[in-house]
Amino acid sequence: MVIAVSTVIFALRSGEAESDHDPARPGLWLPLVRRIRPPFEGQWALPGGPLRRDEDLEAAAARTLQATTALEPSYLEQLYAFGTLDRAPASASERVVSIVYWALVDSEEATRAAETENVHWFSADDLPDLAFDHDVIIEYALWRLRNKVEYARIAHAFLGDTFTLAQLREVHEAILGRTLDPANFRRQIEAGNTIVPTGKRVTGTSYRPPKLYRYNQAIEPVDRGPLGSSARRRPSSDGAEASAGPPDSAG
Amino acid sequence: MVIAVSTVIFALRSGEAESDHDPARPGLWLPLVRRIRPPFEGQWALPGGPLRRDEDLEAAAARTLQATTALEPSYLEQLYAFGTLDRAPASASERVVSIVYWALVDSEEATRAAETENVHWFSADDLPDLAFDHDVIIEYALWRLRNKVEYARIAHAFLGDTFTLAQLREVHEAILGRTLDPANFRRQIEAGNTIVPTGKRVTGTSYRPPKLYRYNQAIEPVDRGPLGSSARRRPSSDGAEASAGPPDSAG
DNA sequence: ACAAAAGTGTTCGATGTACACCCATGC
DNA sequence: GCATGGGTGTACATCGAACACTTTTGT
Repeated sequence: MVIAVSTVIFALRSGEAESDHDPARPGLWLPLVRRIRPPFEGQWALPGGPLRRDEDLEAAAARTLQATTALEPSYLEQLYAFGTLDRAPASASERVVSIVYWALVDSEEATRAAETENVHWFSADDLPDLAFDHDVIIEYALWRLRNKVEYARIAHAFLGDTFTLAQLREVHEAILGRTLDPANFRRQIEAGNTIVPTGKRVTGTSYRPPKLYRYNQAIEPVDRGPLGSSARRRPSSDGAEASAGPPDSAG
Repeated sequence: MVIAVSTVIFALRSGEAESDHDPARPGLWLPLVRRIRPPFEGQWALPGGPLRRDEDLEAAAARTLQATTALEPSYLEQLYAFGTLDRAPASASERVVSIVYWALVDSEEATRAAETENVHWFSADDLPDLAFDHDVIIEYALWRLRNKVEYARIAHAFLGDTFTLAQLREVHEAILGRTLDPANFRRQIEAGNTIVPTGKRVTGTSYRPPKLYRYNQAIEPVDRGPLGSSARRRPSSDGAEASAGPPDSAG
């Protein structure tokens, strides 16, 4: 019996017209690796690998992310543990239990993400055939992401240090797949004091220059569930299963 | 490296005055087992055990539940996978990754739950010292339960086939730890058509007899995330007895 | 008739949504 | 000035909390 750790990695990419609509609007992309051995040889799959004996689960997820994208995740959370008996074809020599994480990577840096023969980025709207049930896993990760963006402060994980409200709104729109009212979005964000204005503005626009904001680090960066690190927060509402890494215990 | 599966089992118990307030109000209780070997020998811990080679994760959780309470869970969902290196004392011979489930058992039947020298039920408000970080795990499970009862139809997992609105409200109150307005609760429940009136009423009351309701099986039993839906649904009793687990896949 | 809980109606504030409108800048 | 997106104001529907009130039974 083997424990593997895989990660669904999301980044936001603009342009790259390929999807159905408005090519200017950014969308969700994720890197997949080509399997180089059976089962499912040649098919695309989530990056991952066996858990090392001296390695935390989360560290293993970060390692696979590093190995494929060469980037640091700005957000990392456990998704689910998959362990039914039928996950691999009968030909498989040993049973595998996969603990899957999902991660967000910074949009700016994602542009220099590694892309090789066996590592390729795909639009979340246009995925190839995947090995195992990885399509289901990605579907689940997408659901979790969309759910969580509505109540947790994770959208900024796609952006740099400073950003305009329009950029933040674009992130939300890309994740949710629909447009949002700029006026109402502004008020909702301002209502929580999750962001704080830097004094600066964008320059070089052909219109009124927008203010630049920064995330308010004083506030808990994101609701990762009651166990997130040592301090526990009272979450407003958890859309579903949630939380990142609670400490641990054996049993 | 070993994979273990543990389960946080919740039941609702009335009376048993022991807590702080109103002894008539039911509260959350859960069974713990006494460890009979190091580490933490003699301390209370979550029921669980090693995952068998030919056993699904969910089946393993159900098995531990069966072993301790001798009851079938009316709800079973994966909670989290715990796997940090420091979960067991250094003395431990091997590293353990625990995949923890949480379950709800029917309140009526829970009264005949097994209680032995090494299996004891505790009030969730009054837990003993626990082995490992099981206190944190239980805290997390409680948080998840309280969170989920507000948007998913899980409360009925504590009740029998038919029930009054007052009973359903009591379940919610016990989980949330506060009283709810009967009038508003009625409307909220009736708004979703999650329950359907049986023609019957309770008899033998000394006041106006309340209607008996039954859960509407036609509706998705519970929000288990996007994967619960796509996959199979248990045709059994009222449908709430499944788990949250997405099917699975390897990698 | 009375007590007790079932069940109904109404008001109020918070929140989300739609949309009209003004503001500031580059051209 | 004009176009464009930044930013503000406002009206309306929805939803949950609070609470007064009526109904129905057993005793």
